[in-house]
Amino acid sequence: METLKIGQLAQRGGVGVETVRFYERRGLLDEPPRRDSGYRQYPVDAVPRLRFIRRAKELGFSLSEIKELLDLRVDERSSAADVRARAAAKIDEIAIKIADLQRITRALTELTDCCSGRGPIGECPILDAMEMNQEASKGQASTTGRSLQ
Amino acid sequence: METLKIGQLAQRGGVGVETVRFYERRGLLDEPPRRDSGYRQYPVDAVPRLRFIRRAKELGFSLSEIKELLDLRVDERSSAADVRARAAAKIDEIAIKIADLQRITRALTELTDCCSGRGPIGECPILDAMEMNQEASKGQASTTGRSLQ
DNA sequence: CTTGACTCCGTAGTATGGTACGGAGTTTAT
DNA sequence: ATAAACTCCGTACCATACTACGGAGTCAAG
Repeated sequence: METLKIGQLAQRGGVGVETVRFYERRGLLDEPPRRDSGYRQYPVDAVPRLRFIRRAKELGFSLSEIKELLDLRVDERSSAADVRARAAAKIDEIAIKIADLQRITRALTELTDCCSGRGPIGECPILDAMEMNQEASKGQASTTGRSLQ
Repeated sequence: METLKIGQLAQRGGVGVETVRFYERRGLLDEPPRRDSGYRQYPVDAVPRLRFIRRAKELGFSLSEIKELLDLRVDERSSAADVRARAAAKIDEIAIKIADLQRITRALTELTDCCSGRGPIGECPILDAMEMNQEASKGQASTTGRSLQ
């Protein structure tokens, strides 16, 4: 079997048929060739693309961010230098995500240690184990931007 | 200054005032004491809690997952063993997130290398650098669960 | 050659996570 | 003591990302 019908693609990608059509409308999946009947005929490498979309979503990327990731390629509209720069920016962003996830893991580990009898008894909340006290507030927080009393 | 008004909390937490009230309704922030006027009076440690919520969201956790993380504590409803088990489950889940983010980073790195002149010219898409070809489809993919032709 | 499962398309509805509005009352700087 | 800026609350609206529906056509197994 060389091509897939939409239901087969959806199943292999772990999403619903409607979701595949939705991703196509949003430009995340290319419009595939059609049979005479109008049925979509997907190449098998649509499967890893679909899986990538699903997983990236679970990792906190929006569909438009995922589209940016998938569109990272050299073509008439983007030079190699441009692609390198955009990829480097994504790499930095992901490094920060990983660091924060590791901080949460550390906090959870401290939490389990403290709840194992070692350490102080009582609340043991995850926030005590994390240091969320740095980071100046970025951007204007209030919706209107007025000053604060 | 010992307590914060809602606008001050919102600004330090990097969110809007309406968002703070929204998180309160959803149980992510405790209802604070009020002045006689009805104004909310937040303790300063509401700030790290709010920042944690914001960042966890950016890391792909839903508000209900974040609530679960924040609720990890020993009290009358959950034993230490229960908390340990739930924390361990979260740690595992996060480890997988980190691994997948690292795979994306590797793919992006390969992409930049390939676009730097070394490596083949042409498409260089991120998917070529990732191996999204494992992972059996989990759960029923089609919305109705019918079989596939 | 029927029949059940699949696909087509457009449109409408849902869940999540906010964001805005409006009219009233409060606070605080001047 | 006035006025700007804040806060109150309920309700309504918004964007994102699906998810469902319905009626018609297609496919493939028996």
